[in-house]
Amino acid sequence: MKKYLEEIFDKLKAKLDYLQNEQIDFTIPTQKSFGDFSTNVALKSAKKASKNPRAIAEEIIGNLEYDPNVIEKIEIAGPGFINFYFSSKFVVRIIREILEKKEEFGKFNIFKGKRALVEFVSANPTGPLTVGHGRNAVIGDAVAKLLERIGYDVVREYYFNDAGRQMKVLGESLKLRYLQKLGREIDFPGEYYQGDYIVEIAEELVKEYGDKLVVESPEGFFKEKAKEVIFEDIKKTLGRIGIVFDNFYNERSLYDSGRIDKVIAAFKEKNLTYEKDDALWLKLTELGNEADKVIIKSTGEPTYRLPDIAYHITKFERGFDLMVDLFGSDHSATYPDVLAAVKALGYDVSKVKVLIHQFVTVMQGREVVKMSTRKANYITLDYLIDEAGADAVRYFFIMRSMTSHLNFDIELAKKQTEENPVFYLQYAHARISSILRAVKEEGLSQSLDFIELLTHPAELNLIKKLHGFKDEILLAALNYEPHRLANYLEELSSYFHKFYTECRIIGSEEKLASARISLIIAVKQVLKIGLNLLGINAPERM
RNA sequence: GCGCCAGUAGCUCAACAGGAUAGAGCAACGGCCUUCUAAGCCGUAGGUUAGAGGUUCGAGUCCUCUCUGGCGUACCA
Repeated sequence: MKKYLEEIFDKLKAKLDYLQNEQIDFTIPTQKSFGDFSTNVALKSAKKASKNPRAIAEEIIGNLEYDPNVIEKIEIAGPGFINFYFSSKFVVRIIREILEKKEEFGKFNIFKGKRALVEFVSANPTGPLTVGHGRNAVIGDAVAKLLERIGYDVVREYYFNDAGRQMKVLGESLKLRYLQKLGREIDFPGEYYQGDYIVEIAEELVKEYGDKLVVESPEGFFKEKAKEVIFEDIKKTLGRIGIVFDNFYNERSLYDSGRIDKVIAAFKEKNLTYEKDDALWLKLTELGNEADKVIIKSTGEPTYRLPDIAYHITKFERGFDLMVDLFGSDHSATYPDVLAAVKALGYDVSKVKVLIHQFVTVMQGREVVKMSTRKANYITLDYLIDEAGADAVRYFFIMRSMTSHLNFDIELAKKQTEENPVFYLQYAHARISSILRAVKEEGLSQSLDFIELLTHPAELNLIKKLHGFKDEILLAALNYEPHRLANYLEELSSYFHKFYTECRIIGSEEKLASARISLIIAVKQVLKIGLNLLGINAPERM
């Protein structure tokens, strides 16, 4: 529908010069009495044409060439909106398109041949993934899927650091727990990792090796062992919600390959560094940022900024056309430094898109649960999946815009297995499947020959909603807003459920029934594509 | 102090590059199952979009200020 309007307005632009450079938007009005589509172009160009908006609207309509079989009625309303009413005969054609394209419906080639890297989760392997990581993981994966849908070849990457101080403490924590399990008296410092998972790893070690490991160093064997076990655990958790990474990028490889040194050399060559207090500083103020920052400490160790910069450069070197970083809001202050530095080294940072999602506040009833991996005070993603199920967890994190804070009530999560809106969507899909089974038993079949018989308001509303799918995919993908798709699917389901209560298939006249079967197959197809893009199952039965 | 994100119904959140009477779900109340799945549908109630100014034909959306919350502001990652 929208495409048709764009076409006829393109032709119109040649006739009316004040429309020449005007961006013409078509929106779906909030009220049905304002038509199927509406444009405010007459209001917008009123000044330029120095006429009143309603007069412009009339002139536009007078000059507009359109097929009356497609557009039934055009009205001027309010201060100068132009409202378009489409004929049901035209609207209904979308069903044919969906049935022909099947899974390909709502797929775009816009970025065909382009490569995108989506970096997300990137939690260091110091403990199990928490609810906060869950939001990151689910949004990141959905963004990746949407980018694939508009043509990108996407690589999902997980960046981690197993060389920092956190990891050192982890190794020491594990060794102490190990000694403790052997019956030694130990003092377990409060700043060490308190989590039970470390005790469990220690138990395994005692079982497997007895006391042979007492000679091993915390930074060697114990750290490696902890990392290995925890990473397996993280991958397993991600797998439960359908997330598989193409690549795990180890920060340490940046040192081994000499990239860190190369970056330092490059900065020095451009005279972007200076030494102060035995540390090496990067002149970020010269690059337009707030303050200079240390990149190599007086101890000789780099700060996290340096490897981050080197890492981003590898993304460029690997030839990606789009690089998406997804961080929690705690990283909001660090990326401007990294981007400024990367830019200074000559890279086009407009290819980097940094997405910041707000935190998940976990509530235990009315109490806020403060989360800390080290203090072992956290709700794990696994626990959430156990309680609510993978589909509900994914949907819960996707359905809200990432710029909003998210309150997650653990007590509610259990109830939500019954009340979660994800079931509303899945139910629509399962219901259609069920109808199709019943239809088969009745010997009824699908046909596109009579779709013009679909004129019931419930049918037309549903069909018009199908028209919006492609736009929704584009909008969700280009703006990195998977929650839009979730909202769309809820609306589509709602229209389907209404159709279900008002229009029957079995028992209807045969031609009408065949048209309605085509309609629900189309709806099922769109639901399935949409749910899959969100990483949610589309069940045949519930 | 400064920077980023937010504040919308009792609760959790939507609202497409500013559009017409701000929408869902949950919770509350009242209806609808001899007929394709009641995890559904229909109805009632619920709002000065934190507050105050401003920009314009038109503001939840843009600008300024104030208030409240989250996250930062390290030679921690």
